[in-house]
Amino acid sequence: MPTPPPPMEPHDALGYLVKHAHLRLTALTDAALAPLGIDSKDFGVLRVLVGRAPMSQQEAAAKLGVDRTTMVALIDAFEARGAVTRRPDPNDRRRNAIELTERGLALYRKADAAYVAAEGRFLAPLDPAVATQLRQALRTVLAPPEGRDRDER
Amino acid sequence: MPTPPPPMEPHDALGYLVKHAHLRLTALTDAALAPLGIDSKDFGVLRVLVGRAPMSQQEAAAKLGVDRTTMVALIDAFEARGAVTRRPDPNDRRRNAIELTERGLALYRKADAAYVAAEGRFLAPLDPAVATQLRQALRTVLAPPEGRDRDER
DNA sequence: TATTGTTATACTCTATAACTATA
DNA sequence: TATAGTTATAGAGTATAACAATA
Repeated sequence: MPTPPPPMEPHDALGYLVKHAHLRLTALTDAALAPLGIDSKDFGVLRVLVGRAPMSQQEAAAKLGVDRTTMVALIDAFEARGAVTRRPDPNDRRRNAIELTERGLALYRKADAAYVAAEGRFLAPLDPAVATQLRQALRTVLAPPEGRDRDER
Repeated sequence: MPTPPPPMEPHDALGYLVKHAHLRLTALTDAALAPLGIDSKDFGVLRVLVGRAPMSQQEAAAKLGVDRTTMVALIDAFEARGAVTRRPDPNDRRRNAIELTERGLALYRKADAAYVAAEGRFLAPLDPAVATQLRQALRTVLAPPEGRDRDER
């Protein structure tokens, strides 16, 4: 007669831990960014654009891992508030060259401060060294397998 | 004149790391469980029920962090394949007492093996000690704040 | 009056398909 | 013929609202 398995706490599953870490962190950063009129997804867009030469919407979408059709509305919102400019790329007029404005850069700076503070609250229960290890472990797990091409998906 | 910020890799953001860790892990575990006819969300249900006394759908839903209306379809599927029984709780006939069958337990055992193997592939790039630290760090971050009630949300 | 399970509905998010303009 | 951006549509997933049975 096989021994019945002991009760498994759902919280033991790595999937549960990672999922709820994501939910918690998103809730924290969304709340921190809300006063600026953006959420954590929008912040990702700013992050991709800041300090870089103008790029096409599709390039930005690839860096974010979203579809190009999803990118349209994201840029729409930033363009409407004067944080991003869209203009046809002179070298290939099918493309939009999107670029952060001064206003967009100022928004990024405020957003970054709010985002970093929210990250800090999320990581507060951990020793700083452990927090660093956590970040590094996630980077390692997500890094492209060694010995193969580094192509983006 | 303020120094322009350097380009930020989106991959530096903790939110990016956690989100994509979740996506990667879910893809791995879903693929590993697919031959059994379940996905990682279904596996969570099995995990909650295994080795425990019969509980109401609402209790199970609370443990999983999903709505009670979402629970209905999850249990429907398991009941249809004879993995879970639903019967009115004699003490409170508003409730369904849901319980794993022998068949459900056998399914859980196979699913657990597949799930653990998928977790292992996810964590493969890490030293075993680092993998343990990662799990522990996530537990710590998600643990209820000390000195307060441990109520579920 | 409140609670459990259920159903129907709505909402969010994102991708797919189709169109346009360029190449 | 292929590609970038756009729009409309559809799908997955999950929550909210309303209802029946029970407490």
